[in-house]
Amino acid sequence: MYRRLASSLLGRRVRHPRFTPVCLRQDSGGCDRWEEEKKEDGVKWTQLEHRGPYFAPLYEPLPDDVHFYYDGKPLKLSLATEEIATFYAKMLDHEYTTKEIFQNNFFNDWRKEMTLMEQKIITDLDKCDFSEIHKYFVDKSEARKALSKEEKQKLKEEADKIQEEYGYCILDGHREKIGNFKTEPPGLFRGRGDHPKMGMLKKRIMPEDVIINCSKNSKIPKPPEGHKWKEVRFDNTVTWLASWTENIQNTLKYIMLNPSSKLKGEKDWHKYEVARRLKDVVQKIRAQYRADWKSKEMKNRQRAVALYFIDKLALRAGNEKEEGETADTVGCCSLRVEHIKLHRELDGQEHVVEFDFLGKDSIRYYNKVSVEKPVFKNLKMFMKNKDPADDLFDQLSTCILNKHLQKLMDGLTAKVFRTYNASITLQEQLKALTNPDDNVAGKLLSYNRANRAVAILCNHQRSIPKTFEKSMQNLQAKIDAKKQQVEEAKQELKNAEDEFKDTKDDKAKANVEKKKKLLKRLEEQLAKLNVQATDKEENKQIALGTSKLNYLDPRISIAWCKKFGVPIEKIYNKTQREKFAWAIDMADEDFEF
DNA sequence: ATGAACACTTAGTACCACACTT
DNA sequence: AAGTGTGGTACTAAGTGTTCAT
Repeated sequence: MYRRLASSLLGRRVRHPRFTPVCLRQDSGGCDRWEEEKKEDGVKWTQLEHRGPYFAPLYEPLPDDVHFYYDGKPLKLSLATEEIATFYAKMLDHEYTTKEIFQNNFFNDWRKEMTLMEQKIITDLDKCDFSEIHKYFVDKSEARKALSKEEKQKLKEEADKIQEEYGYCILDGHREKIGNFKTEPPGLFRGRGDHPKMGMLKKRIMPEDVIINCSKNSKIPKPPEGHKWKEVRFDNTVTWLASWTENIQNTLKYIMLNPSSKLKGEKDWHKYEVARRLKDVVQKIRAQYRADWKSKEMKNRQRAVALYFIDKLALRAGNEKEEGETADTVGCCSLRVEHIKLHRELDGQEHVVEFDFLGKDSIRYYNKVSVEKPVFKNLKMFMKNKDPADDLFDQLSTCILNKHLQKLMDGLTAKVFRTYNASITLQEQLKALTNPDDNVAGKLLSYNRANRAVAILCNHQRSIPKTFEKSMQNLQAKIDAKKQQVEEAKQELKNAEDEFKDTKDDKAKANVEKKKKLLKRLEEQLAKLNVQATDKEENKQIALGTSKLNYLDPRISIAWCKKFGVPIEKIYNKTQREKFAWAIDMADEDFEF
């Protein structure tokens, strides 16, 4: 019943594309963008119906023959204590369980959940032996891997059923996929980088913690048997379906729609339209911040230098963070004196600023940049009489900066520069790198290089894959083998040509053609492998996905595909095509960012 | 004016299914 | 049939920026 309703909605949608390629520019006004009537300001939907979150499975106690040992002796733990012990036991071969902060945080939180008796006994983590529990879970995961095809199929069907039931909602008559419909299971918190809270206990989310958001007249989701929701509200000015407060940072978590949804798609489109508007005023803004480098007001100078960094280097804004609550990371406005070094001259360049700091996710930003002289002089001044740990821009905050930007352009904030510079860089690089005569593989290499230029600009890194060295060697071996084949084919061709010279007969001529074809094919294969190797090497430490998904206006890529006859599937996989459905619908080959 | 709360986007990693070898 | 490499995805942390409360 539910299914039939849903599929009929889907069917209808196919005949009425959700994203109509009209009226991208504000000045073309007056047309209806979407099928639905326009909503009041701030209203996100008129109908929202869903099943509520899918809760993490309850804890299953360990079998009786799996023991926890304290001080060498087996100790039967209470259910709650045992559950938390399993969280730690599962992580045993991770490096972070060796860190003191992790251990202390874990042990503290663990003890809080123990019975009085357990608290009395278990006083020293070093005396805890989780190895049997650890082994139990290793074996269990092995066993799951070893399951037969049929058994795996059955598990998958069960997962699909859950997805089908809980993974979708109805929003304004459309069945939309939900992004994260499951509550996060309990476990030990893992922050990124040097996180002061690593190892703390992340508690189980109960229905009593969850706020449901839906429309009044919809079927209100039922909490699990014997439970109640914390609250049911009907707030159509927000897009989330459910929320709860997590206990580590005391912040809210939300259940929201999948990026393929219309709601998210429109928002994404809007984001790129704002960035495109920046294109029209960016020269003016640049002229202005250059002028402000000489402002009488220190505040303005700091603002202007910071903005220069954000624009030129695509730095993040850098909000203030509560000290001691998170890893020590910074962005532009929160840079400290210790994060930059000034070199009047370095490697033949003048006025070089050497950046070295940890940014979002504790990813290191290291860069040596030659800056314009007034910037250099200003920086010197900002650093004067300060300790290394002092703020570089002590008179500036993201709030001040964004207020200033808002005056320069409606909707302009610091992050728009990142979007703008990423997208414009892709467009320029594609223009510069694409050779229309290349085959598809060659064009894709160009695309990847353009994408890579953006990823480098935005400092999107990844750890070098564990298998990198090995797979590179394998690829090299393939290349060598292919080279060998090419040489052989060359020789064979030469032989065939010699024979033809001698005999001049048709059979020999046909043989020459055959050998030529073979050689050509082999050479193409070799070229392809070489391209692969280059791409792989250049890419080993760079993550392309983040910029592709969040910073590059998809219409640039789609236009490029159309212009150069590259199938869109080569650039975007299925999920990405769903996310960028709006762009695929509207962009033609003439699209300019 | 300020800071906390809130809502939303952006981010890297672990893992797994699957294709491809061996 | 097992090993292996890889793309895709799930997961959830960590940012940004606005709004709310005082």
